[in-house]
Amino acid sequence: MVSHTPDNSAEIEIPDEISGLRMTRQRQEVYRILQLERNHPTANDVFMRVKDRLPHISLATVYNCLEALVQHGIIRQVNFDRESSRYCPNLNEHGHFHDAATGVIHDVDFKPGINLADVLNLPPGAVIDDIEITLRGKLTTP
Amino acid sequence: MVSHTPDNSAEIEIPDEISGLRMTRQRQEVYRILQLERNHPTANDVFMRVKDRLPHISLATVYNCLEALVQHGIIRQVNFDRESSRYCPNLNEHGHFHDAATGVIHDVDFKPGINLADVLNLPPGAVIDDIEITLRGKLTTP
DNA sequence: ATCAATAATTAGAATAGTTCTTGATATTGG
DNA sequence: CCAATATCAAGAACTATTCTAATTATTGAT
Repeated sequence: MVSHTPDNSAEIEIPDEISGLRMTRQRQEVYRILQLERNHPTANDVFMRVKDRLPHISLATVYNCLEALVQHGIIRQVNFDRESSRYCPNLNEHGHFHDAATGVIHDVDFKPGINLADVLNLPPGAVIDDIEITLRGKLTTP
Repeated sequence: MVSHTPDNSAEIEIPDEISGLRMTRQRQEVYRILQLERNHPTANDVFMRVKDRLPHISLATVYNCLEALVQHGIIRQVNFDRESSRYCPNLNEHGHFHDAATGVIHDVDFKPGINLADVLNLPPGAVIDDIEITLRGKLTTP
């Protein structure tokens, strides 16, 4: 059924402004790709995908848009080692599991009621602004 | 007192081989810097420091040595965002706290008896090979 | 609506960290 | 001692990203 419905996913509505950021056409399209493409694309992935709708967009603009979106807390930038940055519209605090076999990156949520200070020996007086958890491993499907 | 004692810290003994890796002169010196310089230096930091004892060493060799040491599990490579890689001789499983004010990176140990699966909703069948935890924040000294 | 001021976009050049290439040098095992 | 192998050095090459400068779009005031 689902596979027979025409792809109107492109018709996601994006407002003219999100948390103080003017959503220009380019920013809208970049953001929309991220909403559709949930597999943590790189700037270049987004670039190639967004060209379908904005053939004249430049890679620099994609970088600019992504940075603006990150800056305004609309998306998150995710780094694995020194690979290309990836981008993610999931704003819930979460980590990432990197499946070595497939390269697929899965979001990993925290269990409710977990406090980092319960788990880690933080330096005294440390105030945490940002947490980044990356797991690497294999997904054994038993 | 300490400041008056001559710096014989350079006399750390490093064996000819560590976990199957032949410890050449260059690798020894690179490794020794990491043991002394516990502040997570970059390849370039190591390069500048190691030149005191090996004036002819090249940056490429420092990279080669660091890679060999990482590959053999003798040191760890640590990445923050897309900054230069940093290197760390602490092999205990640990995370890093990045003090935004000073730029200093502190090792953060896990509290004993903590199981990641208790804290995170891992994808079913996930087998973890490697964990990376990076915290960013400020160190308020009360 | 018009126009100036500001912001965004584009294309390509520049940058920085790292890796690669090639030839020289050192080390090991036979 | 010699051949095979590993390591090192110097600089070129590579890649992701940022910067620059010129163009285009948008906004707000008149």
